[in-house]
Amino acid sequence: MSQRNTAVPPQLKTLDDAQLMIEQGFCPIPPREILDRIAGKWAIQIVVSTAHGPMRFTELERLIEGISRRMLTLTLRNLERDGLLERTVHPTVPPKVEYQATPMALELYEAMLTLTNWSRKHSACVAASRERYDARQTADV
Amino acid sequence: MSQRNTAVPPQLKTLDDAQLMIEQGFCPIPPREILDRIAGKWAIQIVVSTAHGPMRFTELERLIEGISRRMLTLTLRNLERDGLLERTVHPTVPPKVEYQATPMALELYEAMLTLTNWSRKHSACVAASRERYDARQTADV
DNA sequence: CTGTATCCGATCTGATACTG
DNA sequence: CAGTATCAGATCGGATACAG
Repeated sequence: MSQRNTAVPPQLKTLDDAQLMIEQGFCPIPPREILDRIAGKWAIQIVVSTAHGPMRFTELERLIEGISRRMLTLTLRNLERDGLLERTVHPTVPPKVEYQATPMALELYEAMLTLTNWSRKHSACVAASRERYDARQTADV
Repeated sequence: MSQRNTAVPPQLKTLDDAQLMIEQGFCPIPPREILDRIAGKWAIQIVVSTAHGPMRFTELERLIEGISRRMLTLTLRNLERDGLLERTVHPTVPPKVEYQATPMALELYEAMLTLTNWSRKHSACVAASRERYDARQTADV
């Protein structure tokens, strides 16, 4: 038996890389904790909004349409906890708190761009597929 | 005023591309419908499992650890609806139904690899950040 | 200005039982 | 084999009111 290759490819680029990874017993998809962060209704928007400079609480609240104060706070706390956001408190009156995306968060944002590209390329196709599917379902009834 | 450039970059690669996109009034992140698909607890696993050939319902049920029959059905239906899975019914006794990822789904899987790379690169850092944060919180109380 | 606390409805998921 | 139906628990997100 040949010696097992314990080194995993440092960068996965193709489905073959992923398959190789699977055969080596590694998971080819991001762990749940990361997917949850990405999936949260507001997290990525906050990363985007703080990517180009520090943003204050109220600025974010105004910028991100539809977000409630509660969810803004919760999402900011979660992002800070994960090291995706740096929170700076200026001890002034009135208080001033600024949030800024960390380098790690910027890399995440950049990684998400491939997903954005996929969406832009295929969203029409997905929408069409949904319509066909739904039409079939209502027709069956 | 210069004429507005209505053409969007076909492929976003850098944060500058994203910034340009924002200035043109486009959203730099995937739409909610796509994020939801990605975030679902089982969807991506099913895409991965059906990426290399047709899989039967029961095969998937055995392969994907922890999934309930109900969630398998629901997730398969959603993926089929979005055009990410092709469902083939063989009218035999007993019934045989096969699912296979579509080319579009394979591209999605491939796009997810950048996210997987990010996770592999930063997951230790995220975990450490969480521990620090939680330690601070319990210390404050 | 920057949050917290509480409540509530909607959605997601799992367990279990049943079916063509 | 490949589902469907029903119920219940957990989680998510929004509305509102309050506070340092």
